[in-house]
Amino acid sequence: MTVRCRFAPAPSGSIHVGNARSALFSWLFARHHDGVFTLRIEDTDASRVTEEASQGVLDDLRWLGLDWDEGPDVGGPNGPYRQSERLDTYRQMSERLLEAGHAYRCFCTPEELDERRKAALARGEPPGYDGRCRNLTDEERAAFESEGRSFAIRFHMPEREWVIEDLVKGEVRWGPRDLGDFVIVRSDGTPVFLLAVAVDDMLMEVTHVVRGDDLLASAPRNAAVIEALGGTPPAYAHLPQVLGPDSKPLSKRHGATSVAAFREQGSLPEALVNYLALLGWAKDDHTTFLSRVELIEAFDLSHVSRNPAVFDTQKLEWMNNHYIQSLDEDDLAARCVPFLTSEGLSVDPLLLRRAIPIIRERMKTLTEAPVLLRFLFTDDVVPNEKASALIAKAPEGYLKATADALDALGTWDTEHIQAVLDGLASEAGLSRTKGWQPIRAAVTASNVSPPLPESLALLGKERTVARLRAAAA
RNA sequence: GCCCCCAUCGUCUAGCGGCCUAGGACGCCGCCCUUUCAAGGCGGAAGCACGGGUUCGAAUCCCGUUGGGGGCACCA
Repeated sequence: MTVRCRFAPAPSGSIHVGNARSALFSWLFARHHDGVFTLRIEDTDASRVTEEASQGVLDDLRWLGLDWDEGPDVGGPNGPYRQSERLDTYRQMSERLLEAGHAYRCFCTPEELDERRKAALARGEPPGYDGRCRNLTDEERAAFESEGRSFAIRFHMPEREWVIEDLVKGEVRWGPRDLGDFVIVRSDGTPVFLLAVAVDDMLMEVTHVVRGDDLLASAPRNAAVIEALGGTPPAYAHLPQVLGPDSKPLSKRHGATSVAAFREQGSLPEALVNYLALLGWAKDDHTTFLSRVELIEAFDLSHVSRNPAVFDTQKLEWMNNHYIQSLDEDDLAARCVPFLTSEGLSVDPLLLRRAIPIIRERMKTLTEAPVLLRFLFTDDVVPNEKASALIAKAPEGYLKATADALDALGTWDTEHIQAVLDGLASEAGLSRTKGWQPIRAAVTASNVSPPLPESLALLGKERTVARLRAAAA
């Protein structure tokens, strides 16, 4: 049997990292089993759907490298893959359920429901639907209709025990009275998630649903609808939540948690994928770094953790630095370019390529490239506060002497520059640290920079000397 | 209120009855290296929520308590 998985996000712009992890695990499971991975957009809630929002989801997945075999853009045998384009199917299915007696028209108004819900709660009973319209007589139905009442369609949840053999949580059971009847078609005729998901998973022949455990309680409802429609429910795997630093479920409150935000902040997709894979899963007791291919090879739902995981930005950054260091140098240079240009720097590709070796182990994110290389790609360098202090503290004539000595240097390379710098420092009776800092400050406009002789070698004699003279003045 | 899920260092985790005086990683602390900042090397502190069982033996199995979280929508 071919494994078929899906990722079914609401089109809410860029997905957050918790959803991204669900997508990743679902994708890994499908790829591990040489299965099919489908992308489906759940946009039945028409109120906040925009084209950009669903485009954001696709962009995120592409950037992460999670490819899909069937989906809204690539099509496939079970399409369309946008729920908003499948309304006819849902209508047919709801009519089938109605005719077979698995669903019924419910004429209760929102006000009535609310009232009865509160009353039930006050009596210490479950607040779910009380079944009022389940067995209306033809007369009662006619009466409601002549009143001009609209109706929703409600699924009749069979009153029996429900058992889900969850691939992560194990066996989960619900009693006959734990799950009430739920609405599957709104009174305006639009389908609700609980119908659409069941219908789509069935029609798209999904075999394994991998999703967040906030949906655990909807698994028996999904299964019930599919069974009522004559289908076979998929297997379920419910992943524990991803939490913010305060141990609360990840939300907008936690600031930048979307995949787009991490991309903009200079994360590498390789690092984010590797980090996310380790959030709730481990290959063994020691493996930390896994490539996409190694993840596919090793991934296994039975090793997924059952407890929620706090998203640790520091560990992601550490891992990002690791991936930055292991990237091919041309590749890394190319990835730095947009971050450089967006800071208004005019990038010389050759110079950038040569600068990579001295900045790569200093970057936790790509956004640090412009910080480290600003001095190289603009001559608009105004020393910051600390740099100014270092320049001011330099011995009388020290910077000018350095400028003169470097200006006279025949061979402009790291080794010769370093020799000049050391000579001047010791003449002035300064340690290397003390002697080099004012030069660093004058040339890079900062108290922190990549290694100095290497930086000057890249900058070139003319620009270096000009900056030293400017600072000396 | 009812139902469900969860519980190993601060964080992510290994562990699936004896291999555990509980292993790894991030972070933290110290030392080394050093040209600032990093990176790197070495070392250290830090954990089985609690209480009962079961067993020759429990982090591992069972029950309870406590603490987190989710659900009970004409949201998804």
